[in-house]
Amino acid sequence: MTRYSKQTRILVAVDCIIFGFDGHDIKLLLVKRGLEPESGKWSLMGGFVQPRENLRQAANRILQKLTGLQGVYMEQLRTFSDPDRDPVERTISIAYFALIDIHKYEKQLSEDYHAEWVLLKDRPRLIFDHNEMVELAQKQLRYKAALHPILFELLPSKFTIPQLQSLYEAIYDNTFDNRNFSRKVLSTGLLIKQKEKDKLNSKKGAFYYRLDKRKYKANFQSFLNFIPNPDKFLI
Amino acid sequence: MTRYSKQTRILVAVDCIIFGFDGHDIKLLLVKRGLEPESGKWSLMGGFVQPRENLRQAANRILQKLTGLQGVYMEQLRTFSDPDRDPVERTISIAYFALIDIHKYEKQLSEDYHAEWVLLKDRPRLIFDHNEMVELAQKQLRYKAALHPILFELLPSKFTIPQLQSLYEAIYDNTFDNRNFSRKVLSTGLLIKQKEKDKLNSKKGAFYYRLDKRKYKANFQSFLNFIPNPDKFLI
DNA sequence: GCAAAAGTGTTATCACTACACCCATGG
DNA sequence: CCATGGGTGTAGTGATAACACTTTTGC
Repeated sequence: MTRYSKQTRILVAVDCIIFGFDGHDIKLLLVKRGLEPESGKWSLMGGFVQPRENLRQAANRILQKLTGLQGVYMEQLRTFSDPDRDPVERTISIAYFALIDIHKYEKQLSEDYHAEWVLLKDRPRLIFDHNEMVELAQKQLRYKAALHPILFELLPSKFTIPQLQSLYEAIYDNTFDNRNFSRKVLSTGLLIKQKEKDKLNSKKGAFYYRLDKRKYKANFQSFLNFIPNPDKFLI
Repeated sequence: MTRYSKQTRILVAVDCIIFGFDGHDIKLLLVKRGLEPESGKWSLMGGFVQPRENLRQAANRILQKLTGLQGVYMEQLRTFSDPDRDPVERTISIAYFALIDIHKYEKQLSEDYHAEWVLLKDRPRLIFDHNEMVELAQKQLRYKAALHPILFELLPSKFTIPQLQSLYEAIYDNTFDNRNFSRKVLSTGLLIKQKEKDKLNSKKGAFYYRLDKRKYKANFQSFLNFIPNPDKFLI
């Protein structure tokens, strides 16, 4: 029984802005588009929403198809709807942004999609309005990371404080005072010190930490103020 | 030339969560649904996206149809996509929330839609997933208002500090210390004191203020921290 | 023994909170 | 003259920011 019969139905897609961190730089996972138009150009990984799935399911399906990963941090960003955004046919697209530990599958990058990690800073031009999507996602990431402990999603389960700081510095394209940074981070009580050290990045070695998952979930909504003068970075 | 031909097209709607403030309480503008199913039940104002309009245009069109107002503060909230959210036919809906000065059109409420302002606190049960939309909008409003000077959108162009405080108290269902509140608000430099007083709410009268529009726009993205202990309110 | 990164402490400043009284006016 | 809401000031506390030196160890 189909009512609403006078209305126009529209194609609905999901596009994923996938961020990773390699220890120095923020990266973006892109694919080479396999269908016309714009075949061969760089694009976000995306796909059409299927009849019986909701958007989160669609986004997870797309991410898994590309990376093989499940349980990835993902949030809905915004819906893009310019009638001409896709020249073939009107398509609205819901952008999701995802944070993944780049090491979890650096190797298993699906050949099928010609996927590649590129530096966020000097990424190539993308098709359609995907550039705008990436810019918005970056803004949102900075915004959210200033207030919530979201960036742990980009690190492996064991990480050092200097690594964490590098990540924040990459996100905000800035340097922070290491004494203040580690004091602030440790004062949240979210981190559990391990006995081993990471000796790859220095001779002295830096202690590993792990997230206290319980506290992480409990405090996720709290305002934590990880970075000094957040105003400066969120314009 | 239509490619993508194998894909399913889906109905796309916009629903507006419209907030107002009457001096004491936060209100929500609802309509009585005029079509089956659920005809006669309370609902958010919404409508289908038309072929040549984007979502913002659709939301503005819907809001204007209902209230006659243009240039209203509005932001995209989230897209709701459960395949069964509308029992008639699959429809995804993009929720927008809007803030309006309730006095601007209290009277011109369109009879056509049986629109009514209801208290947000004891609103009736709404159709479909509109209850969820309202809850998310309220959360988002609290979140955003804790950091950004967004609530001025709910007030007339001239307002008093006690009025502003009542608004914040209504939003957070709490009371705040009036000395700290006015100091904090005035310290932003966003308000321009007027010479007249509002004598309706007290014998002494309270000075009117206006927003400094220039600074308002410039500072909109700043973290202003209008309320004490924001953590408390945002869980 | 030296280069390179890790780790740690103190002080000054600022922002926030809690708190109580006087003011102006209409009735 | 009194009841009502408007308006203001201070002191204590806690958070933040600025700043430099010592430690460890691989080479």
